[in-house]
Amino acid sequence: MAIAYNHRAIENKWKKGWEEHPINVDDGKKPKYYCLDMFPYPSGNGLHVGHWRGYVISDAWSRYKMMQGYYLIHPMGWDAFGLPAENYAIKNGVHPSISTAENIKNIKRQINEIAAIYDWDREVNTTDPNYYKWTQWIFVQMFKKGLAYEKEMPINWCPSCKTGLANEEVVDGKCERCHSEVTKKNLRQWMLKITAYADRLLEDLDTLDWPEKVKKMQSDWIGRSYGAEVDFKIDGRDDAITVYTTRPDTLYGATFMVLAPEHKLAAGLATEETKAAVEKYIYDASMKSNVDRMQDKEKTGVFTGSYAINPLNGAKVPIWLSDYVLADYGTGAIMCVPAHDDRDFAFAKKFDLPIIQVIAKDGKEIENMTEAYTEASGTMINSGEWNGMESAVLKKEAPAMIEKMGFGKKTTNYKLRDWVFSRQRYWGEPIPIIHCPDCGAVPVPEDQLPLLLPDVESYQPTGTGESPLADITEWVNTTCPCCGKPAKRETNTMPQWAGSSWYFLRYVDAKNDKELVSREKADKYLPVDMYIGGVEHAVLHLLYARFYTKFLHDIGVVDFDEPFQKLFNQGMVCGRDRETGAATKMSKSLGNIVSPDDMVRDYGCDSLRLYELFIGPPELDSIWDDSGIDGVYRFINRFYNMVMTNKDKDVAETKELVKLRHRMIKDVTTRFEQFSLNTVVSAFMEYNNKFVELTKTTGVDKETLKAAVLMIAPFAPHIGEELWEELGGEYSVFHQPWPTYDEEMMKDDEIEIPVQINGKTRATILIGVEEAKDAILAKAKDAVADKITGTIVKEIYVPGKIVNIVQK
RNA sequence: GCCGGCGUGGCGGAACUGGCAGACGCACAGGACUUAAAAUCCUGCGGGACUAACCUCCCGUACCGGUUCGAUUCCGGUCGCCGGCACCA
Repeated sequence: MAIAYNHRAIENKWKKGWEEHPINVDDGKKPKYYCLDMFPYPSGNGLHVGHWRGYVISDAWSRYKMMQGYYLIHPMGWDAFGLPAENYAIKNGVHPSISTAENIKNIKRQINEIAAIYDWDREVNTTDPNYYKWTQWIFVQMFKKGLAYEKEMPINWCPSCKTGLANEEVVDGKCERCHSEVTKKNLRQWMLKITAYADRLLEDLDTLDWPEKVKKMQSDWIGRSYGAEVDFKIDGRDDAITVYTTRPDTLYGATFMVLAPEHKLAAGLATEETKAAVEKYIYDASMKSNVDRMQDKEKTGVFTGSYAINPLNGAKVPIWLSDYVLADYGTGAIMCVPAHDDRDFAFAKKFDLPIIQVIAKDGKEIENMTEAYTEASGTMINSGEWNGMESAVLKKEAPAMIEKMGFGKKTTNYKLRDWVFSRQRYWGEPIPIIHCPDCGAVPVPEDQLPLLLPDVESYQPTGTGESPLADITEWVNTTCPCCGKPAKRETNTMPQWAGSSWYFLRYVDAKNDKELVSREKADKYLPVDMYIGGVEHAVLHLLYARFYTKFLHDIGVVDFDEPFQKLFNQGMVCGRDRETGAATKMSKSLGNIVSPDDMVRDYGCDSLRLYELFIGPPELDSIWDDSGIDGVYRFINRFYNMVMTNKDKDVAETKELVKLRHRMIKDVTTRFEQFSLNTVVSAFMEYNNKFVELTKTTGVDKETLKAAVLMIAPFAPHIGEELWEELGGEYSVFHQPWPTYDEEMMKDDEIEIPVQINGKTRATILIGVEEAKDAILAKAKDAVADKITGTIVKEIYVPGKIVNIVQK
């Protein structure tokens, strides 16, 4: 007889119950556990089932931690500055703060449907002046420490968004947001000296419990390499060109040199005869877009007409210009060893330059070289006094030797560049700087923060390199805080990353109007223990947040310098392309967005939560399929009925039931700890099937029912709380300790093991756990007697696992 | 091009440390209940051979090969897909 499960009634009951009697309370005694979700951008589209997934994972984990006795920091907030709100304003003339507030309201309603235990007292919003006051404050501190500086330079420019971009925001030469091709534009920019933290950002990765993939992406992005700078004198002149190389061991093999077209000496190296060609090459390179420059693998170049002297052997080498050399990496100039570098080889082949081998592969020179030999392994040849040395050894020692010889030095280089921090858009934090003709750039005094973002008539980006703020003369014109003379405000704004680089700190002291965060609360509640979000932020947000945290540590705001101890990247939930059926990102334009709202109405929050987890391994992408939710809905019904049918039966505990209970606890707990949440749900279903079978005969005892209810509670909180009450448990189920298991209690007296012949299972036998090997083998042979046709060569018994008889 | 990850039924996916491949679920098919439908419950469900049926046997974890008593799992090679980086000297 089925007892009706009414998800709506149960869920409403407990939503109200938890509101009236909050379950996550700081009693000052419990240790803290900080579980953080990457905060959402309050988009007008609301949440789809993909957003839910991450929030369900973090909530289940949080509730589990609560049952282990922790006080939870589990906050939520809004990353609300940014382009969509601004674009919406341009289109509809609605102030971004109004549309943002509306979106937040809607998404907050949707998030509440998840029944996650967010602490809304901690809510933050990056566009709230009380919040961005501190975003600006951090900038001022960086300015004071020389980490925020102005520079005019060619930067990545998105012609569609009409703003400058950070390197991290350029993907395949395109704008990360709108996918327009990025061009170069010479602009005065505010930069953050993230490179000053390159070593720490790289080395501290080792201390983090993060997916290896993300750590690798960050370390590749930072791209540290060791090598040497070597000075090559220009033939017939007094000055020299400094090159950077990671392979100083191959210095004798340098047969030419290449400078980036933007190198400051480039034009001056041209002779009478080459002048026209050199100038044309430099001009053409400046007109090439990043994309062209990256995609044209075919080498181009021009000979300057000048020569440099190899400091080691005095050889005269021609100096060329080519755009495969990057102006802003190393020194913008390289020595070329075509025998041992792929690019140099291609260049030498194309322009018919000499190739000299200096490393003997397998003891001899390579005949008719068709590609460069790039490994640093082999013996040095054609290398004067270095002949006979091992390349690998020399590679390490050469920088110091060169330094001693006085024509270069040991250096380290990074791919990481400083962070282009200013944006020429409206909807962001104004950069709190005043430009004074006498005093230069002066920060807005801290007691005048926040520097409010003024209202504008037109949000339209100007495209001139100035933000729309530049048109508000009464705002721009001010006085210098230093000397009191007329001065102008900085009109650029900060990138969206500014507010998200430190929000996790603010949550623990969200209403503090004196400090960014009180040191007392920071020490008590920080850092973040578990951070859950998508992998798309691997080198953007996560790198910036680490940089900010290290800086705030250095100025004494917090006492730790890594913000996120453990990181979990949940996979994306994809929709299907309506035509091809292929998995694609859910997007409005494709019309394949699945909204959680209808699902919650029809199946209930608990069912959707379980289904979000059951759909696949949490770290992998999955494809949403509506019909699958029926399975978990049926399971919840059966589980509910099973518990309700057994609860008053007073079924006596048997050895078998105890065994089953302990096994269930072990299965669920170990899978949960491994974050294998899809198989946790499978385990619930599997054990429930067993319980349903037992219900038809002997029934299930109360302890076992309790254990099952306790464990399901973090995943399906409403039904967990409801059934806990039905079982006579004290409020709340989340204040109960997580059930424990004992290996001793789950041991069998007899077990079934397979008997194989030549590795193929032919029978199974029942053996006693204490039974002797000989007896087992005899039993096994007996069981497969009719299949033993040859001579037995070997008998293998793996205790408690398997018997394998090898014949013939 | 370089660096990662992956490849298992019609589908999503399981398989702990090398030990009965396909748990759990979806879809599908058959049956029970019902005037009927829905819901629910029961049964079957990788491919093939043999069979009236059971039994039994063979093949099967992208492909080829190796190690092993035994390989989805380890090793070498090939193909395919996904992700990251992409002239960083």
